[in-house]
Amino acid sequence: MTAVDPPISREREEHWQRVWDALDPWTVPPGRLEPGADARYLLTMFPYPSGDLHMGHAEVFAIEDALARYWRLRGHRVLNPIGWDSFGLPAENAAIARGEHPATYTETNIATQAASIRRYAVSFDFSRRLHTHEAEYYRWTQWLFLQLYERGLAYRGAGWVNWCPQDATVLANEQVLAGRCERCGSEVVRRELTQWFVRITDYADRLLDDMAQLEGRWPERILAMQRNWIGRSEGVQIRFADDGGAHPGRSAHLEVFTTRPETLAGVTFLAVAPESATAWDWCAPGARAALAEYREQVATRTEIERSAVGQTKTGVPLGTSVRHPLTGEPIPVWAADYVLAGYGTGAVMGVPAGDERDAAFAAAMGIPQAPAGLAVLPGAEPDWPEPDEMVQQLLTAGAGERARSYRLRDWLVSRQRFWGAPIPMVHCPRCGVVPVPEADLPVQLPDLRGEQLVPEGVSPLAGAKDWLTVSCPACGGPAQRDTDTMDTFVDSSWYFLRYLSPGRTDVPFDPADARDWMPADTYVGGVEHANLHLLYSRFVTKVLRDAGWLETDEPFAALLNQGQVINRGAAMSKSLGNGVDLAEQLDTYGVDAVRLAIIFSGPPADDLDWADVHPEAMHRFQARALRLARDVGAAGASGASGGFGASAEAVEVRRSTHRTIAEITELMEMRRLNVVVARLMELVSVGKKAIDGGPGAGELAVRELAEGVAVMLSLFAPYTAEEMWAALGHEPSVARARWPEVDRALLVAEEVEAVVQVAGKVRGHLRVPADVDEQELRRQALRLDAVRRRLAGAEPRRVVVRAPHLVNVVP
RNA sequence: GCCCCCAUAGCCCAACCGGCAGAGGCAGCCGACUUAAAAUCGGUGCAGUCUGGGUUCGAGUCCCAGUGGGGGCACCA
Repeated sequence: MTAVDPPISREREEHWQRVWDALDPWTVPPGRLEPGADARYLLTMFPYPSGDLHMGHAEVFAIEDALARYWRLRGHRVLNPIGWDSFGLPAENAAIARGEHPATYTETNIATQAASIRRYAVSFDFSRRLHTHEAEYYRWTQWLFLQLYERGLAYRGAGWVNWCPQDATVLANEQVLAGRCERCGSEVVRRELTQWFVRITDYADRLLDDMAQLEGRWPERILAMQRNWIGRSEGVQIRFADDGGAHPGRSAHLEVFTTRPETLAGVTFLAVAPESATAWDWCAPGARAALAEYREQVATRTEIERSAVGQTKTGVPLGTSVRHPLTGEPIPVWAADYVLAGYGTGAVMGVPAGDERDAAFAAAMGIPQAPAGLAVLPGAEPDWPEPDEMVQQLLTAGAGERARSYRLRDWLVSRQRFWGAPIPMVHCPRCGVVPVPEADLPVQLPDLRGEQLVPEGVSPLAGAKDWLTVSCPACGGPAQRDTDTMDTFVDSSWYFLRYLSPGRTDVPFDPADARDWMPADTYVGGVEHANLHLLYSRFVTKVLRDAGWLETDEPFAALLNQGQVINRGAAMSKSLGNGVDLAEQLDTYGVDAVRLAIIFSGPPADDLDWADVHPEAMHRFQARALRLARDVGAAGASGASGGFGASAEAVEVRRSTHRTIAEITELMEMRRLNVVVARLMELVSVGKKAIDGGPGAGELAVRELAEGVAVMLSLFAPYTAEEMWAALGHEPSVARARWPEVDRALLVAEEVEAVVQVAGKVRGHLRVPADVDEQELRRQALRLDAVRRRLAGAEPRRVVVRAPHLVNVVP
């Protein structure tokens, strides 16, 4: 164990934390923005309070803090708030295991994380912090639910839902990954339940089309993921008329959705989802027993089994038929479990000649592969008509119209667990479902703990008898509260708005505050929420806009996804034993070394393998930077009297400084943080050489360099930067300094090196004035021996001149 | 099956609008300091850019095809 002391000791870190606490440079007081303020809203995905901060947090916070500090130094008014996404299952499960209230676990962890964030020196505005588990917050989450309800966007629906047996609750589609619960990995089963849904599908087109605004400002892959998730397809809805006699209760038509209307001539059967009401309606009395049995058989299969591609197709005939809309031919109707109840109309036209799945089903059921008269060659598609022609025919025949279908489903928001915001609804035997009046919010959670929280298929809230019983807001009679709580993704779908108006008890947020700050300029966070939090937040923003609360369509103008932190090629996990503990790293190397190493290891969006992160290497850099500042500080500001030295060396130092400032500014705008650190390393080396063998530490140009380093380094290594700033004789804090100005005159070199190529290959170099004209450069290039030798007296066919950098002679 | 992203030195990564392939770091090697080692300091090499075509005076960069890797969606009609 050769623990090396970090350049910044624990004691010095604590010293600076006290200084920052006292100076409070990061708080933006609530209320109107001062006129003329150039506002920037930097948002970071708020943490879930599980234990202490981990490596993932270390990365996001290092990235987001660099941006926050950069913007502040550039003179922006920066809102950079922090809070906790503090409802959720881990706290509830811990509470059951320990016989406690979930708030105990939650609040302990929040305190731990807040202390770690302070040590990690993230420049958050803590004055606006929020916690989604507190009644003063979830009151407004409930308000949001009522807004959705009033606008007809929240509804109670019966249907087959995803149920996680491990977590004992239903899940939204977005929370099911390959048939498993995204949280615990259990295999999800289907249950038929009545639940609260939110009509996100009403916004499918806007969610899709508004992505045009995000193009180029959000990572392309997130946009692609959302596009896939929404899954819009353009097609036609076709009506097939009933072919039988009178069927009581059955509609006269069976509708299907297809993206390939041109294949209509190849239809040999229609198939409907077995569990749908349509299947029952279209089932002949004699086939009902078979359908009922088939339905039971289907219900026993898990999601994973059912959704597997390429399995043997099953189904039962329903004993009824429809007529082909153009030919009038009879077509039998089947129930088949490869047809999904929730997509399109829950019914498809079976075209074995045009669709592999239909072909497999037809083969399994002994249905003809093609109608009589349709020529089908093996291995080739029939000669279908033009899709548009077919659509015209259908429109003319009144048998169909253009339609869109979506993969996106409504958002299931009920959860049968305790640690969430209660759904603010009352069930009255006389009035039915009645919303809790806004004035009665919040509907507070009852005080349950320990075993009272053990899930038994219904929410633990159902066991809180006193809490449960309430008088109906409409008729005053005895009624019961809704016992479910909301999906925690509802909590996080609007928290970025609450930050804007902290402490307000009359509104969730002030629309005037939202005008000041929304949309967030940059949102920093992980990719894992692409189809969850990010989609829900976009949706809620649009709803609140429609309701008059917001003026923006989109909540996050730009999105910066940091990569995952992995170790030796694999995700850090207990079972692999490759976890790296953040607190240990901080103790061993110091905060700045860890932050620098993380930033330096690669582009923010790339996955970060801890095997490639070298905090110890940053010590050398930090030590050099500190020495630079101390040498300059000790030498005093001799230049204060005489200005910058006129020596060529001093001018070169200034050129380096200003070139670097210009370059780093540009790199910061492009979020190329890793390259910024590399440039700072170079500049420190220039400074060191200037002190050791150049104009010396007393030269004002060297001081200028050292001060520039201190300010720019503060984005990544705030402690080291403060030490430098102090050594240079400044009052704290460097956080209050200004971003260094670039002297453009110093960017223009007097002389540059021009490359001379012959046939595209470098054959010589020339030192020329930076403003050399093309003719002169061409003349000099052609005089070079290396060029004349290769031309061998012949006239060049062509000479390309790009003054002052390049000449290419083509023989 | 459909869609998106990526590929530069042993490793992590640079290379502005197409213009000398190399800034920074890790590891390696050599040297200084040391009784010795660690730490520290100084120095140093290494690839022609995944493959094959194309455009161009000139391609890591643009275009086409492919390979490899990562990711999303998927019995979605």
